Amino acid sequence: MTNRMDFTMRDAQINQELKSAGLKATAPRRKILELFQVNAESHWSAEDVYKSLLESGDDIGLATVYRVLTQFEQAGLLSRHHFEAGKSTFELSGGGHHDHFVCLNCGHVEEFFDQEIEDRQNMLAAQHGFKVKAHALYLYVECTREACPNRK
Amino acid sequence: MTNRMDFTMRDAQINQELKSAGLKATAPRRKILELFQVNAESHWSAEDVYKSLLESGDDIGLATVYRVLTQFEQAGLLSRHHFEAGKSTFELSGGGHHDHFVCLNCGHVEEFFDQEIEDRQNMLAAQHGFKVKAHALYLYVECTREACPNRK
DNA sequence: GTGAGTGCAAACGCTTTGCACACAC
DNA sequence: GTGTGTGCAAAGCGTTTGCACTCAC
Repeated sequence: MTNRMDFTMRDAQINQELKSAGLKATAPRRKILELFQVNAESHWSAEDVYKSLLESGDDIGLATVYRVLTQFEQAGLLSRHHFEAGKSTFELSGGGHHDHFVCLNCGHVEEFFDQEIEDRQNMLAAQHGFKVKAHALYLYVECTREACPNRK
Repeated sequence: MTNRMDFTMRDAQINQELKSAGLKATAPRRKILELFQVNAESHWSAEDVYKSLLESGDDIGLATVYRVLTQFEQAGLLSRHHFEAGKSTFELSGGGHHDHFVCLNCGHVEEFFDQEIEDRQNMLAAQHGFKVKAHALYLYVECTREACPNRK
């Protein structure tokens, strides 16, 4: 009963978040948003999301995943990244702006933020007569996680 | 005669550069390398290179352009960038490391370098136990060039 | 009920690859 | 001559789109 209660409450809350974002509360949208919320800090590609939902027994089309991810990005719920060429990766955009370390060997992503780099970027842009509208900073490293195939 | 002489000398020099890079000196490679050298500071996609060579009357296949660009990148002659999703852009890698301003409206690319940002990146990576193997920093701006469709 | 959302399959843009031919060394 | 390089067409991959059906409101 507690479980059922919990589920209902989370479900209702997610519905509310979708509506606040100006989106109709449909099953695919609810499932995808929940996936990102349950696995906070995670970075998923469209394919990752699709496979994960399939494994959960949810019957969602890949095209819908792409559509929903794009909508979520436009609604500000998710941010899109391009860690690897030719592939988008998404993360919950709740935690404010940050940059990323990306492991060249296993793809592991770690976040960081440095105000000094941010300030310096804006300062340099101003020097060139620009205003920074967006920016991407990826530091490619070799990580030291247990799971990393190139662990030192 | 002077022109012919100039051409021959440049041609010979480019041949030499190709061989130094460990590549056989073939016509497509010569033409592509020359294109980048003549238009230094330029950023080209594979398609750009292909079209430019076609317009010059050179008969080169698109597949060859892709192959040669990749070889040049591996040989260190060119660097590859991903300013836009799903598309590679190349530039002569002669001028040492630098970062880029990219105009969101017209795609214009401008280069910059800041030692302080470089140092800070390495310092932050070290703090996290990483060593930076490569990095990408793109500052997306709205430029003020004559040609820019969104010029202010 | 009505318009927005969905699944499927086909199309898309960029890039890579298989193959027969051509050329650099 | 030999093996690498090339052009062409076909295939690959991530992503988008057209269409008929379905669902949220």
